[in-house]
Amino acid sequence: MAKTYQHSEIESKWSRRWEEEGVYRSKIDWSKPKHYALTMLPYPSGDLHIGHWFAMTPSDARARYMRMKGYNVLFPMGFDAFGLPAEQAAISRNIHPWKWTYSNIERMREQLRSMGAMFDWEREIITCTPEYYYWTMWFFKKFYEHDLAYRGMALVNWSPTLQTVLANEQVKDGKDERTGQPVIQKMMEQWFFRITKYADELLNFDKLDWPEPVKIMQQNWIGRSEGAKVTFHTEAGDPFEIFTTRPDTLWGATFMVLAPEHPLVDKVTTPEYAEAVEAYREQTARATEIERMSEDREKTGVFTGGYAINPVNQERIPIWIADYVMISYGTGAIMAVPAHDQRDFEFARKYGLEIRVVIQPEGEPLDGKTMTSAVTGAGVMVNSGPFDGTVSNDQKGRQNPAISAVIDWLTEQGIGEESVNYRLRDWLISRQRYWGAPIPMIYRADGTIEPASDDNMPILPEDVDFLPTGRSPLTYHEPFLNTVDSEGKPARRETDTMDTFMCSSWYQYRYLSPHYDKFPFDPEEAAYWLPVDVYTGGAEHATMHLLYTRFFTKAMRDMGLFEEVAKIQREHGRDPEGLFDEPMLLLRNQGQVLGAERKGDIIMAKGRMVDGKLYADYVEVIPNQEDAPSNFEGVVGEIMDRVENILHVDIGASELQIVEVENDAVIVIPNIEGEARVDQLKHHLEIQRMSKSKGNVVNPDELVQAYGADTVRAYLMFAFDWQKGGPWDPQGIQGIVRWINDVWDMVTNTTLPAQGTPEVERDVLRKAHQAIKQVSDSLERFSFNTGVAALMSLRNEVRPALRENQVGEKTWREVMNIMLRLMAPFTPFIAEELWEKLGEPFSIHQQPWPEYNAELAAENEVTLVVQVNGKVRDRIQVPANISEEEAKNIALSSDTVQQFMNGNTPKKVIYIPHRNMVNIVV
RNA sequence: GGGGGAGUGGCGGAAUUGGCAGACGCGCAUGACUUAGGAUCAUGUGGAGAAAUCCGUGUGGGUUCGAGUCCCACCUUCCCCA
Repeated sequence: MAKTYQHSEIESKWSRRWEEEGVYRSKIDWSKPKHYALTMLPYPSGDLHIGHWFAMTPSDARARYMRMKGYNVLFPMGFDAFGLPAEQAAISRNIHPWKWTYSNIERMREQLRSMGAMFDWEREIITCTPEYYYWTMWFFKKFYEHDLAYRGMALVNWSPTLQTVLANEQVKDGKDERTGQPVIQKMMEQWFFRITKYADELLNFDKLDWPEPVKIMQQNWIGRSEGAKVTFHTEAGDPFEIFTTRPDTLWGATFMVLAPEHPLVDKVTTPEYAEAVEAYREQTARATEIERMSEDREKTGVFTGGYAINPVNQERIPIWIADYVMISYGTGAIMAVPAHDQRDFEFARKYGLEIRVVIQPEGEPLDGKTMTSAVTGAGVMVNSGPFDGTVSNDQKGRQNPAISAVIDWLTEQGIGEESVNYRLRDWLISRQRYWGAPIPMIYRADGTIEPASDDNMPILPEDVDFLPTGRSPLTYHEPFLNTVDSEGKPARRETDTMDTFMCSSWYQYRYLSPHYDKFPFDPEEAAYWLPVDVYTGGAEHATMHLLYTRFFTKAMRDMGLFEEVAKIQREHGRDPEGLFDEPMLLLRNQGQVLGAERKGDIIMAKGRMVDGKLYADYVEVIPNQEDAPSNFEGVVGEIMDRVENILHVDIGASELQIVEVENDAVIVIPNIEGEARVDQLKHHLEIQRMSKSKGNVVNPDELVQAYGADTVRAYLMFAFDWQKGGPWDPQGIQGIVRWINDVWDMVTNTTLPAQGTPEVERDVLRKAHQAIKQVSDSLERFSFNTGVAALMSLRNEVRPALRENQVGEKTWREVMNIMLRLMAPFTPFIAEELWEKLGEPFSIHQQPWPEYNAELAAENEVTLVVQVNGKVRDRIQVPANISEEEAKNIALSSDTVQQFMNGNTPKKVIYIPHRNMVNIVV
């Protein structure tokens, strides 16, 4: 009897062999087509999560498939290693970020290796190494040289007590999450990247095979709107610009609103209103931008005492300030047309400002005094001087004749012009942190700024003190702070570091040559591998990361960084035209694995009832609600929640029964040895994200130990729609265990007859070829679950045939050979082991993908489905090559069909050949 | 509030362009083997019905010879943005 399947033995054996023989090294080979498969790199948080397995192993399976299909595949892995958690560990646990990060990486690298993925570890990158972040800084300087990086003002979360800037995720309800100290919004000088310069190009997705929702999200994020810029003047004559998408409503502007931070506020505010304005500005500083933009928040504002002149009709209208106008959006000033804008309408109603109708819809005439909400639809312009009677449809921009006409007129009059505005703002990259790539800029004594020279690029100092002040240690590290400028004069370094999205914006290029020291990437490697063919990762990166990396690539292209690459490509006869417009051609998002649902314990509890609350002195866990004695006096039901010794029990009423378990109560839990405690009572767990606090985390290491990596991989690919994810079901893995054992059995434990049964052998071979097609299709389409299903189906056909001794050695060998190669992408270890047992040469992962033979896969008999009026009435076995005429005749002559036709003559007979179906219409 | 998904057996999920709904698996049921079964094997498994048959893809309408799939309205739910 052959040895049974021993996963741990096999997995360590082949991991070693693959490593030794360099099976997964990817080297340039211009004679082969290339395939660059990339999956998002993890943050080294310390432990590999089941979610990482879910994201990476299917991507690996597809990369392996492409390799067997004859592509030269690059599938690298690395770590996105800068970021806040490392710094927080440093402060709270006194571990240096380097140390914390590196020990996490070492641990995770081992866990990643256990996956059996075809990562080329010689190409590993770690973004927090100087070898990597030198180039991140280098990119910053390039951007600066090309005027894509600049210094500007931005609102930041400022903690007055700590004298430091906080990240958005550190602020909760306007307070510092950790200290509870108030946080205010403050304008500060920060570094920006000019991503808005590329706004229009980023809206073009022509070259991209990306999920539609991602493209839509990016579109909304960029938020292009067409309209006009119009110059207003204050009464005193100071000009200020506003942007509007509705210039056709200019005559309906009854007041102006400035952002509280607008520079003109001080000038227009009259002494009488100065105090109120100042108070309001202080109040605004306490609200975050997200709160301010919330639409269901009540609009507030104050009058400045100042007036503006409407350039279209010379009307004098009041200037207000309100926090719903953002200084960073548009020009920080708006004209308010309450009749035709909902936010302005609410504001006007609240403060008793005039509402004037200038677009009159058909039907009911509007009256500003009685309207209950703004009217934004189509209508005819009224009260609009020369434009009265012009039709405004509900189109945007130039599509709308009224808007178009007004824009032309504004241009003529010299008071405005056509303009496009974006919701997208420039990318703020400054972070007041230690654990990031330093911004390589130097502040000179004369007040000017210059980039650090290549040999003076800052390296993060290690000998820093992490004080719980919240300030970056760089700000008080003298040796880092003090440097010299290009003329050798004393100067000061920038102490801010870069947003970690910087690191991940170009990592796909560093994988090409992680140790190359003349350029961010080796042009020879880039010429062959670029661009990324397939990118997989979480949908949560739809906007930020994916927009930034697209911007980066376009900027790199325009800065000429791919010129050398293009030259090499031409030498190899590859046309570089358009190859560097986008970083990743095809994108697919995986879903999320959620925690399993768990039923709470059913309990019966008794004690004394006080004010509807039960103080229990006895609690017993019972298998079912019905198992409680019918005369039981107390509470019976499922525990839905438990906080300390308070239970929330579902007793079938509309509200949950509160049960407080007394300290000395008797607790009976069957299955638990010794004395039971209240915290051993299990409460109901809903399907939700895994988290340590909920106790529903699935640990991949334990699963691998119990079942083997192959089984875990296959189960993750089988049990979910990969692009959707879903709740983890601990029971379902049995199906994979059985399948793998059966496969093992089919290869190793078979005594074969001298002669097989020809028909059965034909069937088995047919099934194998059908599987080739199904598995190939499923991998092409990222539909991994159907691929595994096809392999199981093959097992279902082959295994009984083998057990009944109906398959001879030749066919057995042929079918096993196909089956193992089809399994190789999904379960690389066992496929390799059994491949060896079949006596085939190392390695299965370097074998060609099995070739599909349509003739062998074809059935000779098929089921003809006969419908009458669209309902299935009969199924008839017919030869597969039946003609349309024959099929129709057979269908019409069926007794059952005749019965349902009720003696009527058919009106129409429809034949669908590829579905083997006839529909008779009577 | 805006945008985007998703609703299919007890459960996870299948179903090219509209063409046999429920592949594959879990679970469950019955039986076999067995000292035992959380192993294995066999059979069954959407609902109702003895059966013929009827009903079934969130709800209501529509288009079509034919709708899980397309169109309209609605409900529920998840995600993103605000």
